[in-house]
This record gives sequence, structure tokens and C-alpha cells, in this order.
Amino acid sequence: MNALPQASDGAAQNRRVNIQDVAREAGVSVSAVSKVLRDAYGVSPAMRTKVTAAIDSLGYRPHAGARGMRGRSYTLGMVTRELSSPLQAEIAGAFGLALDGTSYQGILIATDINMGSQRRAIEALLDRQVDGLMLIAPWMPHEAIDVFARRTPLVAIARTGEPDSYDTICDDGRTGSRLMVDHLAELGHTRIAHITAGSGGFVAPHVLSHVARREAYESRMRELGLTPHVVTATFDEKGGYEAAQQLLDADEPPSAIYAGADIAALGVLRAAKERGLSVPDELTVTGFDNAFISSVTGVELTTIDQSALEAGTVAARLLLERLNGRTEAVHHLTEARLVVRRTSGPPPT
Amino acid sequence: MNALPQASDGAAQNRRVNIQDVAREAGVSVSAVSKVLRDAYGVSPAMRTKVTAAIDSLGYRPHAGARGMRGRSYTLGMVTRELSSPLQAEIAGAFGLALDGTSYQGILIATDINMGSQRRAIEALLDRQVDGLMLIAPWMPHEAIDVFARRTPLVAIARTGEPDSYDTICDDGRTGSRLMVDHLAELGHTRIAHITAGSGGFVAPHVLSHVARREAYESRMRELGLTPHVVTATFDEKGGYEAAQQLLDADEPPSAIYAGADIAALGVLRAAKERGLSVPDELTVTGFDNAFISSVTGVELTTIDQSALEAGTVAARLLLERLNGRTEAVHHLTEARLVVRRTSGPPPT
DNA sequence: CTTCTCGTGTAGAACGTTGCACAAAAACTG
DNA sequence: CAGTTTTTGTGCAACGTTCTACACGAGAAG
Repeated sequence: MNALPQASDGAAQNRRVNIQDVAREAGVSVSAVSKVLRDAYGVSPAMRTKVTAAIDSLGYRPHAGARGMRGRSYTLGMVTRELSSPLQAEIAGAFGLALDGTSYQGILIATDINMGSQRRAIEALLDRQVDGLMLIAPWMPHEAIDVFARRTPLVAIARTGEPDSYDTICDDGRTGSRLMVDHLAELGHTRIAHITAGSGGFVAPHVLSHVARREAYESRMRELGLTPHVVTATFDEKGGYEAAQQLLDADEPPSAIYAGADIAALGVLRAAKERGLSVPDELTVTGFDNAFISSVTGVELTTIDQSALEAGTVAARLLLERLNGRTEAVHHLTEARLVVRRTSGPPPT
Repeated sequence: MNALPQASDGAAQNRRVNIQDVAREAGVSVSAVSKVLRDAYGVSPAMRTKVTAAIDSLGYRPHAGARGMRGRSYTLGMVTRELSSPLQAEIAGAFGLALDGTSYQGILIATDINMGSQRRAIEALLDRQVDGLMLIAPWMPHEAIDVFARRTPLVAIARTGEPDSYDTICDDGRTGSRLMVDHLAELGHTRIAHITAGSGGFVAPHVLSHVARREAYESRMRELGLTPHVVTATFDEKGGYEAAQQLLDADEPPSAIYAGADIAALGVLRAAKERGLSVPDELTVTGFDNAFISSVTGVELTTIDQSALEAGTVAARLLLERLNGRTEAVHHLTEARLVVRRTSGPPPT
């Protein structure tokens, strides 16, 4: 015992404390400890106190890998595309926050907007035995999501349609676009253009929410007797910039550009500035999302608010419900709200 | 077999394909498959082809939890505080990207700036058997980090000092602050204030990089015969706003405010706008980080660039090196570069 | 022809949990 | 008080890997 430092029981030095150690310390069986950990049926109050005391005194923490092998891993996975997309980061943050106080932990993998890499991220999460999946604006057809949803509880954000194998949370793009078109029309605009992103070839009704935004823009424009004008771009600063160039180079350039996402609107602002067009006096620019960045002094973008906090929180709740046994799908629509800031005004006369 | 759909071998229906299935398919032992998976020593080319063929045809994917129980989980964990902090999201993105093509996967947990919750995030990652840890601007004393570093390879970002149990990557705040003070002095400013964040009570030399920025600001100011003026705030928009209020309410308000982080500079811009101070004509505002948000039209903040791409990429490399056996610590300094944009100009006369 | 070494492959005991099947004790029945 | 049900606790076989220890055969060395 004193001859060799790591003889006999000295092996305990670096070992992680496991459920057996707890059982020994508490003087009960391993199964009993497991029961209180999962708070399963059939534990007396006395047992519970004994075991929790042992857990605390030993500083025991369950091994997620081992748990995942038989039961749950108590891990929920999120997939977003690039984190630089501000709204997605906000949703992920809210999701994580909503999990505080539960026994679940959220982990996140960021991908780029590419079906292959999103699929790989999901597989990676599944390899890590997550108990549930939250996908933000997943860039894949309904059928592909469906396959994953059959394996594990899943909630998709920013998808329309009402799939029955998974839950969805979607902004109310129809109302949002109507509010925005009405706002611009009331200001006196008639040439209102819209920037959208590609559909990805996904078929209705299971599409990404920006498609609903575009459709509602088109129909509201027609209702008001105006001609819709849509241009497609990638939803990032550069995409918005290029789309704006294209729009402003036209014979009859729009007096208002409504971008389907705030991030694209930032690119529109850059194009306007480069051309010496003052916003909103000579060009009105609006977005959708009300990401943090839109509120920053100097940007102050008129946009449609969709609460990232709400989306993340509800997503967490829906997943927990599924883990507790719910099987019918739930579809949640978040409210759209017009936020008027600096970048919208009447058209030049 | 035809009576009951899930009789006998029908059980294979929903089961995940495991290493045994692969071994059977390839006609070799389980150990052999394991060897090729980890490409360990002692596999003939013939064996390798047989096994990889079986893996592909079965679509086998190793179970990370089970792997983590004996060997590695092939998972690297990152901890950031709120993702809304743009630079941190950018670093995390670069880290993930750098891991593409390796057999490792990065996962992320976002926390708030609070030692308890950061610690909990790390523990959660350790419970999930990550093989390495990347901490971005960890809000905890060196000693606490050290404890984790002894358990697992670890790299800390935005920490100064040269700890020997873990690697660090830090922006060159000394040079950055010198560049910024010189820039402002050359423009003619003499009353240059600085906004910093709390030190957290961590002791030199193991502090967060914003402390180095502040120290360098102070010493450079003195070298130029100017009086430093520092105010402490939290590094978010609101914190910057409040600090600016305090500075601008003073008897002799500064003509230039150098915020220790871009995100805080945004708050300064808001305060300036509220007071009707035009930037940069009446007030110069600068930041540090060159986060994406600073380049946006309408913000166009003068700042110090530190490459998030570089930080994330190097972090991934350092961790992989450690996993391959390196044990001496490496400390990497990223270059600081002045980026002059709209928000800095000569002081009002 | 031994004996050594080397390269290649395999058996099987971990790893830390869960949860089924069961036993024992306690609490109700009539 | 015997019989039944309920509550509480335990034993043990999984789960899917890794990796040490070992066996086997083929050349190389003596």
C-alpha cells in the first residue's frame, strides 16, 4: 500500500466515478441507483435520499455514451446552417436555454446550405445517439426528413406543410408578407420587388418558409392591382447585393425592395449606397426575420418580426413532449409582426 | 417466417447495423473490422478492401457512444457564450469546417457568460466523452481550465499567458491597441476613452484578451503623453450603450471612444445617435474584432481585425495534434490589423 | 532442421449503463 | 390468518465497441 503509489486500490486515482461506486457508497444495488437516476418507478423516499447523497458526495456524473447504449443519451441535437446567419443562432440559443433545468442537453452542429452536408450532420448526431433532433431551415425534401423522423423525434423549423411524422414550427410568412406589402403600398409604392431564395426543388406543401413569403407577396400584390416582381438569390449579404444590382439596373427599377430575409436586405443596402441612392428617400429597403443585426444603429431595417425566442422555446417543448410519448404531430405557427424602422418611407416623387 | 411479420430474423428490420453484421458480411472477425475502422496496425490490404466493401454495402456507421466507452468518441466539443456574439459564431464555424475530411466531428454548446453555466457546459461535453475541448473566451480562472485540461486535450481562445497544460490562441491585443491608439492620435484625438469588460478577477498572466487590449491602450496612451480613460462594461450592445452614456455625460467627454469589442461599439453608436452626435464628425467610435456585423453598410465600423477563420482553423489543428500525441503546449498569436472604415475621423475643431 | 522474428488474424474481457425478470417484504383483502 | 396484490429492491444479460493477449503460419537466420 505504501510501497507502490498505484498499487491495489490506488487504481481509483484517475478513474471516473461510476454507478458502481455510487451503489457501493450508498450500500444499495446498481439497479437501484439506475432507477433513481432515471427516476423510474419503485424507489422509496429513503432510498432516494441515500442515493442522491452518495451521488453528491462522490460527484458522480452519468456517462452519456453508456446510457445511450441501452436507454437514452439525454442529448438533443440541433442542425443549423452557417451560424453567421443571425436568426438561426438566436433560435439555437433559445433552444438551449429552454432545456436548462431539464435533464437534457442540447448540442449543435453547424453546416452549410447543402443537402449533403446537412445530411452528414444529422447522421453524425444520430451516431452520437441523440434522443431528438431540431433542424433549422433544413435544406432537404420532405421525404428525406421523414426518414430521419421515423427513427427519432424531430422538429423542423421554417418548414411549411403539415407532415405527420414530425413537428414543425414556422413563421407566418403569409401574414408577414401581407403586412409588408400593405405597409409599402400605404406609403405609396407601386413598384415593389421581392428577393427570394431558391425553392431547392422541394414540392409543395413541404417547402421552406421563404416560399410561402414569396407566394403571399405575389398574391397580395395582385390583390392590390400591382405587378409582382421576384428575383431569386442566395440568402446572404452577397446574394442580396447581387439581386439588388439586377433590380436596380432594370428599365423601371423598383422604388421598394422587400427582401425575404434580413441578411439579404443588408446586401441591398450596400448596393444602394454604392449607387448613391439614399435610403429611404430614394429607395425603400425591407427584410424579414427581425434578426438582432437589423436593429443595430445605422442599419435600422424595417422588417417582419418572428420571435427566435419563441421558436427555440417551443421547439424544445415539442421535443420533450415527444420524448414523453406524444406521437401525433404538432404544427406551430409563430406570429408575424411588422416592425417599422428607418429604411422604409414614401417613394421619391 | 410468413406468419408473423416480425418473427425470427425479422428482428433485423429496425436494428442499427453494427460491427458484428459487418464482420459476418465480410467473413472476418469483429476485431479485424475494428482494426480497419481505427486504421490500427496489422491489417493486410486484402482485409481492408473486404471490410470496407462490407461497410459500404451495409451502410454501417460506428456507434459513437460505444466507441467512447473503450476508446475515442471522435467528437470534439466547443463551448461559446451566447452565439449572438458574432465573432464566436464565426470561430466555431471555422473550427467545424477545418474538421471536415477528418474522422472527427465538432459539436457545440452555447452558454451565457457565467462561470457556473460554462462549467456545466464543459461537464456536459465531458459526460459525452469528447476527445478534446475548444473553449472560446472561457470565463473562468486558469486553475479551473487547468483541471479540465488534465483530463482532456484543450485549447482556449482569447486567453493570454502561456499555460503549460493547454494550448491557446489569442489575438495580438497589444499590437491591436497600439495600432488603434496611433490611428486615433494621428487623426488628432487627445481625449480617447476605452471601454473594457471586467477582468473576472482572474490573475495575470492568465486573463482574457480584452485585458491585454486595455493594458496596451493605457501604456500606449501614456507613451504619447495622453491620459487614458477606461470604463468597464459588459460586452454587449446594452453594455456599450451604458458605458457611452457615462463617458459622454462627463465634464470633458472624449472625442473618440475605442470599445474593446465591436459588439459594445454598436451600443456606443446608439448612444451617439440618441444624443444627435454625428459619427465620425462629432464623435469617433471604434471597436475590436472585425466581426461580420461591423462591415455591414450603415455600421461600417473602424476596428481591429482578428481572423476568426484563422482562430478556428488553428484550434482544430492544435487539437488534432494533441490527439496524435503532442503534449507540450503551443501558443498561437493571431495578427492584428487595423481596418479603417466610416466611424473614425478627425475630432471636431 | 531448429529457432526467431515478423505479419496477420482472432478470442474475449472490459467499458458504464439500462431495464427485464424475479424475489422478498409489506400492505391490503375477505 | 391465508391469500392476493402492491411496493420495493436486486441480479444479470444485454448494448456496440476497443484492445490486450494470444495463435498461427511464413520467412529469415543460425
